[in-house]
Amino acid sequence: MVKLVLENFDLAQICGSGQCFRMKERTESLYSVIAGRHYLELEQQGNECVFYCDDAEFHGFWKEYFDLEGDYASYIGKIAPNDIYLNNAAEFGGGIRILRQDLWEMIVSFLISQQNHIARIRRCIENICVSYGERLVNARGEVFYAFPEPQSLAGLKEDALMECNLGYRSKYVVRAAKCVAGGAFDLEEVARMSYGEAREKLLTLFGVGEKVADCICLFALHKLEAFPVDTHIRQAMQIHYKRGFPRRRYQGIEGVLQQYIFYYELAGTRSAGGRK
DNA sequence: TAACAGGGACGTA
DNA sequence: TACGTCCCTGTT
Repeated sequence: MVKLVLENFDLAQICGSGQCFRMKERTESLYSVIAGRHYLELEQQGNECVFYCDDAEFHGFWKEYFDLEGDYASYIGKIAPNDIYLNNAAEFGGGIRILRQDLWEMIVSFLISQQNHIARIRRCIENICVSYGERLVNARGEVFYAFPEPQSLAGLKEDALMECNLGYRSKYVVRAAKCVAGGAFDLEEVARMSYGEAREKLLTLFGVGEKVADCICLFALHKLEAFPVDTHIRQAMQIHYKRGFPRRRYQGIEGVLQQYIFYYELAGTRSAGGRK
């Protein structure tokens, strides 16, 4: 195991921020994540975090996955002191990290996310993993499933994923799988692109609109300048930034701030008693 | 029981 | 730019 003191790192916030659909809360402080062929359990103890894996796997995979080299204190430090709302949001969700997740997995996950809520997105993804993902075993001998490869979904009929409860999104996912498996959409090429180029390319996929493209850019390609606008963010913008969100001021880190706002709107307003 | 909305996008006008 | 439609499910 690897035990570290980490500032601006909070598993509950990362899990609750809704960017990773395969991270689960096991108990109060214990979480599990599946990424690629990796399975990890980790535990938060105050500002210490325990990663239950060996040193090699931590340095070879999880350290980057959780963006532990990112300087989130400096992002927060850029917030205008007189912007009370944004400071509150960053105070509330300052332990969020923008994870570096798999591109294909994010494409599918956010195709599924449209007109959908988080609990059901999780179930849909679990369903397709169990049905079409590789069956693997963790260190304790427990079975888990990897995210399905594009090739595993490309051969399906367009409505095949209705059985996994994807609804009308089934055809989006199967068509995207065909594009990737057939070479028309080159994941590695997109991974090397700038934000603008990658966004443009993602929009060519059937079922990917601007919001979904931005989510993929942010959570898979780590384009921190991506600023996904969904109904929650739009609402927050109308209330707190009537003259527009100062994107120029925050050029290059808009996505981090978006996550603070999103999490604050989703989880913070309730525990704060509706105070914003 | 029925109606509705929930982290949208597409096709048509 | 605007609006109906797509499918499922938890909530009211």
